[in-house]
Amino acid sequence: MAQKPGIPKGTRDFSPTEVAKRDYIFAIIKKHFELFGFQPIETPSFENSSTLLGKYGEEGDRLIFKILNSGDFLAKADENFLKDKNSSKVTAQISEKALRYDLTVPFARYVVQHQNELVFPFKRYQMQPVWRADRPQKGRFREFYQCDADVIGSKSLLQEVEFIQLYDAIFSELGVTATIKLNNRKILSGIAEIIGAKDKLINFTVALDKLDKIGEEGVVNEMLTKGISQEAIAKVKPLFELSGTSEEKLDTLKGLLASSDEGLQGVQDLRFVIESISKLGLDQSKLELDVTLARGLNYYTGAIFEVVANDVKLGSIGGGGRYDDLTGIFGLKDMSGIGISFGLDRIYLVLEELGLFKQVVELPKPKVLFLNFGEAEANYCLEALKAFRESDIKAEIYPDAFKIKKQLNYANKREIEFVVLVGEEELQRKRYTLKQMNSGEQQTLDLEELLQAVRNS
RNA sequence: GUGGUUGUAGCUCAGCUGGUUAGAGCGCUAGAUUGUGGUUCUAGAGGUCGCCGGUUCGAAACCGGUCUUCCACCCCA
Repeated sequence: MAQKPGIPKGTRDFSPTEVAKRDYIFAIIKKHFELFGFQPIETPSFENSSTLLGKYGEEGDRLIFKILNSGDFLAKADENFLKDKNSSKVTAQISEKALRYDLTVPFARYVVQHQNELVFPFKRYQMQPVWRADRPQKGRFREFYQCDADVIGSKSLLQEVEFIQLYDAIFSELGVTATIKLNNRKILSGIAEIIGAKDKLINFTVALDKLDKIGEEGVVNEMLTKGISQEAIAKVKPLFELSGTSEEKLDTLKGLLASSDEGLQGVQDLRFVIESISKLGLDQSKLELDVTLARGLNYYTGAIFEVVANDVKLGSIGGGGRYDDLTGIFGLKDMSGIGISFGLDRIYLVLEELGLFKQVVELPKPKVLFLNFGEAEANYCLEALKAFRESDIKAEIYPDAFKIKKQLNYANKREIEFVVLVGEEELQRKRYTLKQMNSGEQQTLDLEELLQAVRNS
């Protein structure tokens, strides 16, 4: 008995229809990336572990797929680590490579390595799979595609504005109404400064984020249990009442963060971006200032983005932000970068759920099928087959001389519009019988007429 | 990482409180119909009931473990 095959947890196969739908999304994203001046690069699926580790926070490191060294890797491992079952130390010794976790860190590595060839500011896009050893669930896979656009080598806030427009352009063309959430790490640092606890910042934002779920009292309780002091909470109380337009929120924040230079800088940055966007206007998307937006990735220093689809309950379908010193880790200073990412697989789920694929995606399929009546007849068809292809008409011949019923069935299932029948009689008269599958009409023609008939249909 | 859920034919799923030989629809193959399809009718092939162990006279069903599916939390795209 043959063993049952399977694929690893969190991975998927894609059928022809699914590939066509994915290609449709890729094409739109790519088009807009290029309209905004980005150029494509690709990087390897796996990197040296040292490039990846430590860039995504503790949680991120845990989710990186490690690749075992080749050869007799255990021979080189330290016996004491093995004896103690010290996984992290042993892992470092037996694994020197890892699958990429996102496209931003490999991009930073790329920039540093190729700095002499690049023209700055460098604008690149990249659409490749990434891998995370996460537990799969709805919209979460272990292998999925990210489509990233980044600019490196400019601190200008114009980039923030442009990326919001880029988000809007792509989601609007896809037909998805999206909310682009915006925040700034400087605001978060300012808040941390005010509450006097930089290490409590994550707890703080997580608690604050639950405001509309558990109410003010619930949030305060959670903060207290996480060790944030009563006085600190009192100081940032205005955050609980943060509402109204973005301008009003910014004014509240400005008052709140008056004693933090960094916080005020964040307010000023946000104000520029928000005012620019409101002057320009957005197509289908909505821009929303969200001070609870934190994002786990360690390397962000300025603006942070997250995009959610308004009509589908799913995690974020895009994210990004500014990172002032990502290349610094690899030895290239003063290279501020900013970028955004599109989660292809989640966007796919959104389009599917909203029924936005139907009219749009067409599967590549042949227009003409030559039936196979036997060796001589099939050989005779090859000339016509070639002629069709040379006229850019998709055509194929049934490979085996099976029953006509079976061959016609095949044509039906593949929804092929025309079949060509060449039997003994056509062969002798040098003719082709063309049959229109929907109507059942057929006519016997010579090669020129045959091409003409299909071309004109 | 925590909690739950799922697994029976190629596919979608039935299968009662444990009881003879495990079912249906779709698909597949063949025939009705030897050069004309989609419909219909008839027949046929196809299953170590995810895997390992346990309870029992007897397990697809109950118990334990394990893998897998999907979901929530955490985190994220």
